[in-house]
Amino acid sequence: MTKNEEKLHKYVKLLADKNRYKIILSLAKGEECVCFLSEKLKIEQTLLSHHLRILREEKMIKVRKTGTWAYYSLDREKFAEMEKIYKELLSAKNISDEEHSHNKACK
Amino acid sequence: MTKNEEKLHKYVKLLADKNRYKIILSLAKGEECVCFLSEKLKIEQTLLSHHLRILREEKMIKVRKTGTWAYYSLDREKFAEMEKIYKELLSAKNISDEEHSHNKACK
DNA sequence: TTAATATATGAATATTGCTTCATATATTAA
DNA sequence: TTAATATATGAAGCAATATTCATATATTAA
Repeated sequence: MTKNEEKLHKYVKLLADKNRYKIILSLAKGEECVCFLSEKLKIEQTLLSHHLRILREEKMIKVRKTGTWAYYSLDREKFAEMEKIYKELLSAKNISDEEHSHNKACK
Repeated sequence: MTKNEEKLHKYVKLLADKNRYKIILSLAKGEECVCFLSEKLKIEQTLLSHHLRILREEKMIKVRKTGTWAYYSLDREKFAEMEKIYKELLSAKNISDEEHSHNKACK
């Protein structure tokens, strides 16, 4: 797989987990603090922190800390980058399926 | 989660598996038969068939059979639908993170 | 109608990675 | 400086799902 294919796949895998998906959907509406997210999404604090870390380490989200609170938000640039790669790799190509067909490799 | 959120999540989970991801990337370039895909992607026939079935049952791909051959291709309409839902749910919103912040629910 | 090729599928096993548990750290208030 | 609140993290257990194995079906050629 190419670099971009790997990048996009990493992004897809991050979204595949149900809890992380819900976190991302929620943050897409705006910044939120951990305890609020935990109550809203009904995810235990410890589990939530785990997933936030995973998303943070992959640069999908950003933290802003004030006192004991941690406010998380999407890293919009990262999302924009992923959307661009998605388009390059998976949007409808000009190659028609009919022209492309072949059966090389079949005995 | 809403209907659309569920739909998109199902799509994301399908793409999360490495083998299915490679299959989809490959079919994005055009229709291909199973034995060719198997050789190209280095995936055992039996395993490949399993994943093709999963993708087929979720309507991500279509089959065209001639003789003993099966030619698979992307279901472009399904992909277009998913891209539309993605945009609705995850593209940059007009809500700024700053305006949105709050700390309700924290003691 | 037998053999060969292409593909599909159910069940068992293996593996990935999510969740839980116990605990640590850091900030603020009393 | 002690207690309370918010968040983070390592390790172990566990569940979801991917892979393998054995086998079935369907088409074509001999």
